[in-house]
Amino acid sequence: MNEKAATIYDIAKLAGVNPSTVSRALSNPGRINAATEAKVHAAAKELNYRVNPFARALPTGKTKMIALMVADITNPVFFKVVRGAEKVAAEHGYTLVVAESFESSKVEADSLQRILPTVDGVIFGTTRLADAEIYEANREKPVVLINRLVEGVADVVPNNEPGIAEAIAHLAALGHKHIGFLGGPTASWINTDRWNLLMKHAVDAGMTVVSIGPNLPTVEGGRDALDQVRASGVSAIITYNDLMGIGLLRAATAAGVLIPQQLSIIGFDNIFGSDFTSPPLTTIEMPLEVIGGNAVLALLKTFEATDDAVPHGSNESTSLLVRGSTAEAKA
Amino acid sequence: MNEKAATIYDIAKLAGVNPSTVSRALSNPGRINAATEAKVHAAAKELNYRVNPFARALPTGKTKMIALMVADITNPVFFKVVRGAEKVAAEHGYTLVVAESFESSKVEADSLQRILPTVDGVIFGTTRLADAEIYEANREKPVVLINRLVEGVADVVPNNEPGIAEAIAHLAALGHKHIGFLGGPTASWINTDRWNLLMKHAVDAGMTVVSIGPNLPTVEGGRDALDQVRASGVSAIITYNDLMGIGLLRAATAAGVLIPQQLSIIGFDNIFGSDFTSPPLTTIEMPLEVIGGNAVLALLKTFEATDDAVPHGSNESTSLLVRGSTAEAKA
DNA sequence: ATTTCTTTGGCAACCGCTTGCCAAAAATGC
DNA sequence: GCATTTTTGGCAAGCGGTTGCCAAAGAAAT
Repeated sequence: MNEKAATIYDIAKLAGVNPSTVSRALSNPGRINAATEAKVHAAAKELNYRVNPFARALPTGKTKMIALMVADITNPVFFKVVRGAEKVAAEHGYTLVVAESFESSKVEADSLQRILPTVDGVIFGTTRLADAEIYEANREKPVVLINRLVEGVADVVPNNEPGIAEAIAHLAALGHKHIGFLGGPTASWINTDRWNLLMKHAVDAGMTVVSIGPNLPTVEGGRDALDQVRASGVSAIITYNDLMGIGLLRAATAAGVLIPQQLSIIGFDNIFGSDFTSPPLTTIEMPLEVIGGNAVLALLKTFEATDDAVPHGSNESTSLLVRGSTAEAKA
Repeated sequence: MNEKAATIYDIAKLAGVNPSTVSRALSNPGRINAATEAKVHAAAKELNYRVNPFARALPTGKTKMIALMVADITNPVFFKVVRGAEKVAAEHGYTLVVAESFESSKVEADSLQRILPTVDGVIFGTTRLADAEIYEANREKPVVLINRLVEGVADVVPNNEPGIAEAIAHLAALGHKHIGFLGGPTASWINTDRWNLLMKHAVDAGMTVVSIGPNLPTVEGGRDALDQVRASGVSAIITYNDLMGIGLLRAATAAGVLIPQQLSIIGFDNIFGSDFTSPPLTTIEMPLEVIGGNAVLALLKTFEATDDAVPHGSNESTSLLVRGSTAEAKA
């Protein structure tokens, strides 16, 4: 291994021009004579030349890399985001670096410090960082937040409303009158958003709605909520996310509660595996991949922005995906 | 944003020493006087200094970055690998860059070209590349292969045997006499390994065993195999991976075949969601996270290796995870 | 044909850090 | 107390690009 790579000096020699000409031919098309440019390109091809990104990054300060921080890469909610981001980044010639914070703000802060100097900007998929820390990072390199709002920092947040409206309409059509929301992390902006929207639409539809929890946004959190859900007397429940929905569904089935005959369940996100359950989970689908891609797009936009305007809320729409965990309310 | 970062020159000025002294104090502890070193560190801290990895990478050629290529990042098999790799990489001060090939060798080759110059080495999680291409890449930068063998290239491959032995013993204990293996990609080394091992142990246990497929290593691939599986007359089947196992299980249930009463199913990998099914899938667990971590370790080892010896087969062990999809063979 | 404007490509400085080489200073030996 | 060895830190040359500046050459204008 380790064949030393060709440099622009090698090309220059081969093509019989100055290294600066090579540089321009390669990274500034049109700046020099077309014939010379072609000659340089030919030499570059012959030498199998590839720019050294670091050498380029030094004077320009641009690394063509973007960081994406997530709390837990094994959380199925994130990997679609990662994929969307990776795809768009690659399309634009950027390399995506994903860092995992393992749900720890300490680890996250450390990773951030390590990675920040190497990238042109960072996307926080889910962050445990305080507003101040995010704000601080944003002073150094452009930042885009997913599902979170911090003053003066760009963000992309999906529009939960269409999906929730559909879900309520679906439930109303099935005759449900009293429903519940199984909440996730109270500090989460999106949890609050979902709950507020749910309340509004449920009330508009003439239903009563109660908030249950909050519980951990995991399968366990959903499982542990079963007793509360049963106690509440609701005939249908919308969970903060699919993980909780799945946990609740499985716990209910194990306890002999028939799903969906005795209890309708709607999750959120349409994660991988949410259709593996029996019955498959009805869920409000989030365009996770699009969100990831749009976060990259938002970041790219800030790169070329001359002013300090930050892009906000790309409003990706959500929609209801009806599967098997919802049915008519029992009389 | 964009506060210009402090450089070693700033530190040098503040500490009243030469930049080279700063450099040594920071990256070559012990090389200079302890008192001076402390002074430099203090100045660095005061200026909130962070090395510019690119500037460092230029003269040294070391970037402290590792690439991990996977075919499909949303495949649950991979993200545990990614996590394991990320974790170990971070522990050793390395940054992990994950690139997705979207199952295309063209995309993969392009990504590789783009990323290769920026990293110290690359791990191929799953690769569509030909042996020759891998060998070529390995000449340029150290390469570690997961679940694949290429002459002269380092690899980490798990030991499928313990898990398979357990699975066969389990099935034998349940009275199964005639079992099947639902195969995945025939070109895959691990598919062949699993099948060979399965054959050996089944025969040793006095069973007959047939290979069914090969099918796509997906939920759909498993689903589509139902007819073949039923036609084969086996009472138990081991699938190439969990995805296929899940697809088969769901298709069977939908077709009125009782699982596990009429057909026992064992998957491979223990992916996220493999316990969401009814019944939850019995599976042969792969230490995916460990494998990812070991791949990084293997790579780090080649970094410091003076000779050209390449580490091989770390032999992470597998084991059977009995859940609900296996039962006594029907009489 | 002369002047002016473009185009083209070379020169050299610089990006921030590392490191071989060397000399001054300090430590050690006799 | 002097010679020798070891420590310590400065100098300067890169690493591989980019880019402002400038001069030569060609094109356009008068």
